[in-house]
Amino acid sequence: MRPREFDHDDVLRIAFDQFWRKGVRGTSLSDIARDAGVQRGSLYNAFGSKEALFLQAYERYAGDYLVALQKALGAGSLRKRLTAFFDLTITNFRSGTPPRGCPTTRGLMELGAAEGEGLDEEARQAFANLVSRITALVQDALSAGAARGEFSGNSAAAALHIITVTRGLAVLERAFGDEAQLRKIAAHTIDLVLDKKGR
Amino acid sequence: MRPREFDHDDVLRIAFDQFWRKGVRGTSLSDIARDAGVQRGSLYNAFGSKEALFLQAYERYAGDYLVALQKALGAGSLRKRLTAFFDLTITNFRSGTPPRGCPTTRGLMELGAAEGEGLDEEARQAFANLVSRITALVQDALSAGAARGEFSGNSAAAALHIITVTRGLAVLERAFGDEAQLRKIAAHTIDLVLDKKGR
DNA sequence: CCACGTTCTTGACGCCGTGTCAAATACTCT
DNA sequence: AGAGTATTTGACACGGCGTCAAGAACGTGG
Repeated sequence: MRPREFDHDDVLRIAFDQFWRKGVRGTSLSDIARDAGVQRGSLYNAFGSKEALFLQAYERYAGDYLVALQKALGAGSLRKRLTAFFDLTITNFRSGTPPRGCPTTRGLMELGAAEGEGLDEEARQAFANLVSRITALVQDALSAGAARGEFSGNSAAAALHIITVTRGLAVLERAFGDEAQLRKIAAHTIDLVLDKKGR
Repeated sequence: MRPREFDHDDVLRIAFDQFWRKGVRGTSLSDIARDAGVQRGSLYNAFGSKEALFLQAYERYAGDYLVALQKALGAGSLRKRLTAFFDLTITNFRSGTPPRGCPTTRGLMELGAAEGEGLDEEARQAFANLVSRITALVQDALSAGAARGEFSGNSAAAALHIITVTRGLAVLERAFGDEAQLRKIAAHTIDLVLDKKGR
């Protein structure tokens, strides 16, 4: 067995950085290969295809991101948790220069041609999966808050509403790039969900 | 002057249909040319580039869509208006088989690499423009509703919130494709904005 | 009514991207 | 050391974008 001349994880990180900045279709394997100091063919040998490479790189990101969200949603009052959640969300897709946007949302709209269409189906699943997991996390926080009397309402519906807003923020970020506006919308949403200006 | 052998508007409609179904990067000028019964070179002669063609096709769509929204937001109680607005929004991106999603949102996430990046800047402007106009329409409806005592609150903030939700719905549509769920979120949002279950 | 000029059309080209393949290479294990 | 195996490498086919020069079709002025 001839050993690999590159580090599997390094390539994954380099690749995801490119995908994040330029989109999946906008990133060529040549770009990644150059950046990683690897021959293009080696990437095909190691990962199979561009989409497979993206998928692996995305899963890595998704795992890390979920852990960070879990942490943000796990401490303090419900209001504090939700604030930290929105904060992390916005910070995430305002990161980089220029800001890279939300990879999940970008991926969904770029690749999610439609249910059943091309082979992007697997990618769509991965995106949808992360969204589901985040929704569950938020819902847990809300349920816990309800038990402590910090929230009265349907946790499931409220969680879904919050997730919808975060996805919308990811879109508005691309449209306007005004971070302050995004944070205002986030604060407003928290107020709305937490039964008005209650603190 | 040799006359054109194809109808400018026909091509625009055919092109936008393709862009809508397969995304901008996922649609080739060869596809459009074949569909329209036109040589690829003729498209370059008439429109200049793929992006220019998309832009023209998109502007056409945006104009029509805005008129429809204006109509939906212009009659009945505030609740009825907002319901009609969400209804049209969801129906729009659930149209087609399979559903094509929201062209504006898809375009934004696909092309909006970032402010200042490639020449997609012009496209980003077009998308952002439509979002702004829709926001203004919703805000007008809310202001009018406030004057009639159907709504108490900040019209601007509420309009922005509603727009954010619609963008989020466009994303969730891609992720899950569950139309009933989208409609639930929409209804929930209306309740939230209109100060709880008040009718 | 015919020649001219202007515009549209057509086909070939260069470049880049994806994905495949066979040959060369570098290691491991016996 | 030698055989086997996985990786690397470079060439190839294919398709997409955009450009260009040559050909074709029409209006117009003589």
